[in-house]
Amino acid sequence: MTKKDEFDLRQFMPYLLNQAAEASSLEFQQIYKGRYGLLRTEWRVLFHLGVYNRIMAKDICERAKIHKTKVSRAVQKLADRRYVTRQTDVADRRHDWLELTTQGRAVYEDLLSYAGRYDEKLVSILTPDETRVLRSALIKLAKI
Amino acid sequence: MTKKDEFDLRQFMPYLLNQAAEASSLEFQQIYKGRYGLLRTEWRVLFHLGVYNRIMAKDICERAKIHKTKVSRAVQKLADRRYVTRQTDVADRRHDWLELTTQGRAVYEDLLSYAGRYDEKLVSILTPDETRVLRSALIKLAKI
DNA sequence: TGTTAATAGTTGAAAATGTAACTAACAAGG
DNA sequence: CCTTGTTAGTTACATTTTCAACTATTAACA
Repeated sequence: MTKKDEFDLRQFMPYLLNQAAEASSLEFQQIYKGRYGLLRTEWRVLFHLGVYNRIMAKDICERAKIHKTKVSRAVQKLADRRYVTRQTDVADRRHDWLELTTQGRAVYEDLLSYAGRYDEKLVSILTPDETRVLRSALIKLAKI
Repeated sequence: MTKKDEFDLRQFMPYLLNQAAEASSLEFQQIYKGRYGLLRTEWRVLFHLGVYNRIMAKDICERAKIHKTKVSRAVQKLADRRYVTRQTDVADRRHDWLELTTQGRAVYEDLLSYAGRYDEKLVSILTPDETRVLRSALIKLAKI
């Protein structure tokens, strides 16, 4: 096999995805960390609760592809701060329904506004066409 | 502000990027972990050495956006396994030049072939046009 | 020179994460 | 009912990562 037949790792999709994900996460991280001292997992759990309202830890695991122990600990911390409440389902006591408190929702709304502005900034680097294709491709890849 | 003016976090670029990056990394991780017991950071450092040949830890930090302590420890482990060598620059003794050993390069070449096949598999989910746009968009975003 | 700043890389302690084993609750089939 | 299996979630322990402080070396320039 000659040199030019070899695959170029600089084009390796997981690599490119990681680079872009890391770069785009780092700046926004300063916002939720700086304003509320949240870790990345905590922010992501908060955000799922903000979007889906009343869900179980398990749903967050599935949708966000975060391991259940990570979610468990993030929920614990968010509950300690009174950002979320946990209520055991009366019909099936294995289930804990999670919900944002008023305070938690205020934090979510605040961060949501920053997220919107940050997203605009990111997307402004791309053409509208690139943005559209990128979003749909990422959604496809996330389903692997 | 009415509901529909609000930004939908499910479209948030850092979120989509993270999902896709995580999903695409997980399967390939089994390969380098299963075959050589490498951690993700170790694999990434190895891969940079394979691509760029003779570089400094600092270059890896910059190109891969990995923190210097992570790189330092990964290099240490790769050196312990005799996958890489470190040579202090004679002109500036702060610099350590890193290089793959024969053994390290063999590991790299082996993983490279897996990476090529895995990339094909990932990309087969997308249209050629999507793939092209995706790659260029990711490269732009990684430069943020 | 001599002092201060900058750079490459390392280390130790604290924090976060991953893995596997665990509890508690329910389900299914005998 | 009573085993056996499954599910949601937690915990313990080992491994990794992060953060800040550190060493060693070179640069900048008064």
